Amino acid sequence: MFDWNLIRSFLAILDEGSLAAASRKSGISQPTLGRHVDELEASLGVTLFQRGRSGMVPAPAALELAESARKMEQASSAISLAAAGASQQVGGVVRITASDIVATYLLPPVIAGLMRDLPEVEIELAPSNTVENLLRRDADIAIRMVRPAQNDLVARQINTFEMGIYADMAYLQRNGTPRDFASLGGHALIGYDRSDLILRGFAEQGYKVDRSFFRFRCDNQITAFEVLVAGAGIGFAPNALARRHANLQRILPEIPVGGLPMWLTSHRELRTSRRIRRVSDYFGERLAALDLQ
Amino acid sequence: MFDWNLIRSFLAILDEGSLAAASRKSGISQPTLGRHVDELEASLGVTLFQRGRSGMVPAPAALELAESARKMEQASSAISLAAAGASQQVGGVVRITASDIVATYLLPPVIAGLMRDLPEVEIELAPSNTVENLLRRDADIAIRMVRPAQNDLVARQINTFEMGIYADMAYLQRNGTPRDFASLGGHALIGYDRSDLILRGFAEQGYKVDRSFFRFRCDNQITAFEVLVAGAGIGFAPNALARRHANLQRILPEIPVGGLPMWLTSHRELRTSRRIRRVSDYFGERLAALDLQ
DNA sequence: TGTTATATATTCATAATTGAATTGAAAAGG
DNA sequence: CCTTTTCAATTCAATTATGAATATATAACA
Repeated sequence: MFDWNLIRSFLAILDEGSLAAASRKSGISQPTLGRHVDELEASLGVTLFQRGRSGMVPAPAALELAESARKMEQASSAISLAAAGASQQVGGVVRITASDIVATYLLPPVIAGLMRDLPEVEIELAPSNTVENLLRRDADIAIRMVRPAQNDLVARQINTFEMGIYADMAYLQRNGTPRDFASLGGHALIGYDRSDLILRGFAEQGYKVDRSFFRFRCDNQITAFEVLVAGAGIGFAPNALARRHANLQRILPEIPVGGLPMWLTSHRELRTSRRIRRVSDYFGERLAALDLQ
Repeated sequence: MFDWNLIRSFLAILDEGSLAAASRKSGISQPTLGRHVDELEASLGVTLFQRGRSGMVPAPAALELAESARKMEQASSAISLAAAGASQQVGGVVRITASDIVATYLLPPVIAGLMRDLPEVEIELAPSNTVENLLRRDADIAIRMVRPAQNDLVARQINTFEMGIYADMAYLQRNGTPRDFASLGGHALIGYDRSDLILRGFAEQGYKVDRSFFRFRCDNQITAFEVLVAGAGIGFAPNALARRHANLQRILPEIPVGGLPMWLTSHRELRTSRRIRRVSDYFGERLAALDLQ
């Protein structure tokens, strides 16, 4: 019988393609990962990887084993989830993920209140625009702009971000204020690169535009917002945020940009955990009370 | 994330009901198993067992986790199987299980030949009358008297044990030789205790008898046979075995005791393994050639 | 009410595992 | 063609996990 932990290393290497990359991701050192593969190969009597100049190339046997290995990983996640659900301790860690905009501009006061009101819990906040996998327990609670499609997740919409089109006043004085949608074309438009958050909003309102609509594109939404604040051009921002900056002026308020829903999501199993329930309820309450018009 | 190996200890303790019993079965020491439970409980934030005066009583949470834990174990077995099947090495271990009668009286010369003809392989022989689980890879090859019912197993009947009724000559001189089935009643009959191997044979031939039919019952079939050889009474034995003892005399040859099929079984996945294939073929060939009439 | 057997917990010396630092080797970039 | 980067492999000191032996507690039984 082989050491079950070796399977985790095996999967990390398989997914990342090299010991070095797997090491960075898994937190296990590269020499150890290398030894793990050696040991697993010896235990199973099979060659798993071809050690190449550019990483670890999976051998056929590795691909055959991968399926069962992933089943092991899934079962392990299920254990984690069930255990977390069964735990009635109030003290402990709760891991939250949220888009970086929400995490940076909206959550801090909520977290400050939570640190005061629930002194037993520890909070891990993972600002991230890639949707973390709640099924794999990458996080306990997610605050997202999209309704989660996965099964076994419970989600409720707690608020709606109303968005608007904004620009720095000085920019508008220099370049003029657009009067309609068509006249936006000649302006320095600020948007996201890979995220289709804004594009989707437009599409819902009947305006067909693509990525190249924006002259400045950035995947970090915080940076994009700060670029807008700095007066680089015309951009899209939640009204609640834009309101905080006196130099930002709303333009074309008659063009509906669409609101973004705010979903509070967690795994069904975790609803039985007192700790996670408390934190989840706290966030739900405080975020619902925010004025995001 | 918790240490996956702890799950194996958890399952062993859950199945055995105590650290001591789990230690005996798993080969991990009792202190280590105790520490494993402590560590798993700490990692998961859940109480798994109530440490009692009479063993480890599973807490509710333990039963909730058990299901996923078993899925992990199954996936681990699947990895083992797939790896063994993918291995093309001829050298290595092959684990064989057989009923103790077969293991003791029939296999030794076959194994002697195999040790000579395939010097690269190591053999583990597990004489056992409980059917080992080939799906869990408790053994690679099984030689059994019953056709395996489980799916994913490949089996072929390689021979048939013809059975007869025997007694020591001196016993027959003292007590007389039975002339028909009915007159067996007054004799010291030797049979098995929990195994219904003989009873089933009788039932197939239309004779309805139960356990109490035998005055001496023993679960070790080798011991039972040696008791028969020692002249304790009348018993049932494979002809091929009885023939070796000059003092044993066959009686009532007209009563059909029925033959026992001999099945050579292995997991489907393992048929792609060169090593196991070779050993399996070797056994098949040599055992089929035996005269068991 | 001792005695025995069978549990889990503790102690401590030993064995196994780990990662920081380093080496070596090959590909990518200028 | 040289430099830089990016791999995997190796070395070694420090940590961590392990089991033999032992202690401790409790149920079963005479």
